[in-house]
Amino acid sequence: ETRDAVHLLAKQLDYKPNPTALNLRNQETKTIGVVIPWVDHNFYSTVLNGIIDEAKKQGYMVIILFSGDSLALEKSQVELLIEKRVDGILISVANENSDAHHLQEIIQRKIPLVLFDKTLEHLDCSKVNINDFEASYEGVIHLISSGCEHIVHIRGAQAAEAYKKRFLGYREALTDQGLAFDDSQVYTSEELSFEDGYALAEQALKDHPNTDAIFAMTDLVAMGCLAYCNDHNISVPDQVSILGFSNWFMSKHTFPKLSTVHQPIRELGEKAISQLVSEIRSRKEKEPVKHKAIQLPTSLILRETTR
Amino acid sequence: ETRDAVHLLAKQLDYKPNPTALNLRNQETKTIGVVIPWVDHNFYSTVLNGIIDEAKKQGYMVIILFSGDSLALEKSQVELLIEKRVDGILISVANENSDAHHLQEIIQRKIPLVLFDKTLEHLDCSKVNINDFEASYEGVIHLISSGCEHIVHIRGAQAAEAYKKRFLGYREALTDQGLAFDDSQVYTSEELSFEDGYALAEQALKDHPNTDAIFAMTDLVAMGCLAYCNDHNISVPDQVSILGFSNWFMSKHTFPKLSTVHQPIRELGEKAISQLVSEIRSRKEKEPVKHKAIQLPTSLILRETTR
DNA sequence: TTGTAAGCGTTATCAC
DNA sequence: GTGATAACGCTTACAA
Repeated sequence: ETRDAVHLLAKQLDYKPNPTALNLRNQETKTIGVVIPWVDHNFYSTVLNGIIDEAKKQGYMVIILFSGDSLALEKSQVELLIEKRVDGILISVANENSDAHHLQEIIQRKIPLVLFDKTLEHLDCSKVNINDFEASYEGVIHLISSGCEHIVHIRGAQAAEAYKKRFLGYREALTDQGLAFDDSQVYTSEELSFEDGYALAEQALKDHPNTDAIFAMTDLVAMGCLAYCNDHNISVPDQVSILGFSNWFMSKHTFPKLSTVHQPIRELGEKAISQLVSEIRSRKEKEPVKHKAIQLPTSLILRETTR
Repeated sequence: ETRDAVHLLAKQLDYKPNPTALNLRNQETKTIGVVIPWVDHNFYSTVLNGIIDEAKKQGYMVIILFSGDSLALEKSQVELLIEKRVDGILISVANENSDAHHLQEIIQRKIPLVLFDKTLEHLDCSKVNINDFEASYEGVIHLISSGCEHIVHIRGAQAAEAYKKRFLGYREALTDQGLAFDDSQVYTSEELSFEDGYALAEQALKDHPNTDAIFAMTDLVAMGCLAYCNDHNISVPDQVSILGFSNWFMSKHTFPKLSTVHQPIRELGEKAISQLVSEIRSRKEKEPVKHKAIQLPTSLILRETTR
């Protein structure tokens, strides 16, 4: 009875509880820590969109930190997040990532952890990504079925599992279709930049003049390849097909328009957050947390750089 | 003496103070709220880079929220930030912004507020941006001095002050150089997209066949214009010069390479944060806070789309 | 120099 | 159904 009176007055005074006090009381921060390699990179800023919106919807705010694809920085960022007592952590691991001590520590401290995009297979936590192997496999199968026989692959950093799986998909597609796999047809771009694509296309076409397709690990790299071909009167896709990866919004504006493997980027971020939040809730309720490995579907987008 | 013993033990046990308790005690959150229109937009993700890094350096974390360039959403995001008791707020105002009640409320509550990039002139708070008028003026002066006489301007949303000033710079450059200003040579792109650039270039070139230059309010729009010219065998820059704005990293990879007005984007974010943090500190020390209007220098980058 | 207690804003708990 | 109290983890002011 007095309660109602109080509630009424609270509303009249536009009372808003102090979240800091609440957090202290509830032993939580309502905060999720996110570590990504970069943000000024269309893939990650799109993912961020999904992350922030979904987190807001679930009542969490997000601290974003960058690893710059460096293991050392990733570690120190994780330290910081632990110190900040975030309720959960979301990471797209740095390319350099090899030892996972800092991630093991998160798990040991029972802080919910979800890996997304670039994950680590052996780690005991939830993962949200695409089926890198299959996405790559399908792309290469299309290249082969359209008549390409000498397919160069420009892969990303050696240490990253995702790029390795995409490479494996490429290799298996080749051998499955009875084409010889040749190690020298595989090039590595650490930066995944336009410049890398341009330079590597030049290199590849010199090393293997009979190249009739390039499968690049990023649309930006593919655009570099395309620019090289355009600059040197190499007809795309007649002489050389080019297939990108990720479906960046600019790829539909290239000349010719870039074919690519579409990833549901925003959804990747959303799913990662919702899985993480559900684990945070389970942990709070002392229910058992069940880790999931979620793989989102990809699709092949055939535009004008493939036959 | 015992103090030292305690400190030692603290280090041994790797003691980390609980930030939530600290915040409650100190009546602060060590958190800065940031509202930007979008993030999956190279300009803002680059700015974000500066914001996050600088905030981290200053010991603050950042909550990022999006307005989607909508006034209503911006308001609700500001509400949320106030409710969260952030220590300060950083905003690049939505294009739609006209009434500033929600911003006035921030000021009334004595929450430090800094506007950056897209600011509101009459508002009593610090601002960090570029000199939109001059940046634009200089660009157009160059166009004219290189021989252009019929310069089309593709501007951004009407309601945004920054775009208005750039338009004013364009107009003044024209009249200062004795060229007639013609309202019908000014087109508006709400989206500032590639598609808008393409369509508006087509429109402008049909409306004014003697057009010899296009000054577009974004590199992306300029790239749309360029694509239209390339598709229709309009030689750039011989027939039509194209000048962009912001110096997006892709603009050096177009064919021909895009000339543009460079903005120090990352620095914009850094300066905005450091100004905000200094105001937060002043306020905490009960010193008078002095608002600053900081304008970062721009520069003209002449590549291949201008003569 | 050292120790103690109050208070930051909540809520859950336990008497009444 | 109501009201007082303790506790979350920390800092600081004041007393010993």
